[in-house]
Amino acid sequence: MLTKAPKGTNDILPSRIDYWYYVEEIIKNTLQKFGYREIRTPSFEHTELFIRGIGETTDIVNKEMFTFQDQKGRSLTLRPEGTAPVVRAYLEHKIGRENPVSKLFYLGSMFRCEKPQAGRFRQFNQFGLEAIGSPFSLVDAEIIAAAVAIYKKIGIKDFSLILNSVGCRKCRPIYLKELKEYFQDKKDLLCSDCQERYHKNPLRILDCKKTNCQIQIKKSPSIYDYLCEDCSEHFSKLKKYLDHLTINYQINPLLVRGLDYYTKTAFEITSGELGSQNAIGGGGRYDYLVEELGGSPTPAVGFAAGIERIISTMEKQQIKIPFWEGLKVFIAATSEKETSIALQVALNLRENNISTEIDFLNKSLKAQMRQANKLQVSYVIILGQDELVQKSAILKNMLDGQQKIVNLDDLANEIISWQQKERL
RNA sequence: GUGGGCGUAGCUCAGUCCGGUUAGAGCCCUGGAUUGUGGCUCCAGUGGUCAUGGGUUCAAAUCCCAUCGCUCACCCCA
Repeated sequence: MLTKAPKGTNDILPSRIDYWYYVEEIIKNTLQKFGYREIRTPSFEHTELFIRGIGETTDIVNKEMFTFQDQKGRSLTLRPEGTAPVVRAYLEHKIGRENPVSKLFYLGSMFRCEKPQAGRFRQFNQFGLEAIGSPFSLVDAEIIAAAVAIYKKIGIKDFSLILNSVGCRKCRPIYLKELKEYFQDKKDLLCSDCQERYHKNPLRILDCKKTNCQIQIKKSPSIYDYLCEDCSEHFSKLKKYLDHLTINYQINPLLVRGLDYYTKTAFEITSGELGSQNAIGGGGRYDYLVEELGGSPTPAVGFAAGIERIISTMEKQQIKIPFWEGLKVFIAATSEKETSIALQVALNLRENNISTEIDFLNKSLKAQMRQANKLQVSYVIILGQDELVQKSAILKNMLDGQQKIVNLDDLANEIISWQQKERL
């Protein structure tokens, strides 16, 4: 128990941390070029925020939240997603007053109490972006373009964009009514989950993968026949923008996302490498969320992606990344007497931007050399009594085995000049 | 919440079906092969409550039951 992390959590070990540095760096650089500024919100919020924001009927709110009480009995919840907290901060700090369109991005851990499996964890990391303030599909297009730019920059090869429009306040109720009417006499043919969805959230029936349900879904009315003029125009403009940007997409009228706040645009980005949990990102427009959380009516659109799934895709596609180059110098002491000098020399080299390691276990010179070799350092400094009388030490090049005696004060300069020679 | 697979050394695994010496291998780790010098090689060594608890048996890593853990899939999502 003491030596085991909780279910669904992961330690990111040093051997894999370079993937994280690489991905996080690209996300930050790319999004800043798109004009997004990072926002960091707390890891937990008032529970009510998520219930109101994500929707009471969603799985996330119903069964997947880590909820707890503080000492005064207030209900708090570890954030299961990033959009509601960002909108909350947007309203709390009146960020909208600074600029008519606020472009924000975040990067951090999310928490959902689900049963873990491949690509699904209880604590996982997401980055996301939110553009709050514009109703026009130009923003939707830019957000999708930003997501695509990040995946491309990372080097992910095959991913697909699936696009849909789920309507708005005006047209969705009409469609839902039609949908309910259509399924009315077919309820008994649907699975038990879908029978429940019929009452709570009929749109979600469309997302069911069970074959019996699929048969009924195939003949169901299409949302595209019911979109109002505004939604319809918004959708066709978005498609035009994407065509213009030569961003490929597949239209799928059955794409329904599990968060209630989406309106008009809904989209998902999937990677074929991942098997069952194949979404590496998803998002859409949420024109009523700001209002729902107590702000004035403000249209918005956003996107979020899972970093674990991105890294998993990278590994499957064997994408090359810059790994830590390792240490440059190892300082070996011939006896315990020289160890304080070793530390002193090491500090001096590090000040000169030369990464350096020393021995901490009083090992034999042979063992220290072995360790130096294992660390794959380029140079070893051997502190021997004979040389120290002259305030010098042996500097050895581990690649060709050559070595020479160098004054202690000149070690840094000597190493730098050796390195420069080797680059030529 | 439902279903499948799996738990033997730090890692990858053999041994389990058909119970029988002291539970093995490779990698890793530690030390040695004459003076104060790495890699290659050779030699030696450390490391295991065989997931846990119970049962059957003269005898259990091996058979039976339970529990826990991991993992994959459904659901949903990143």
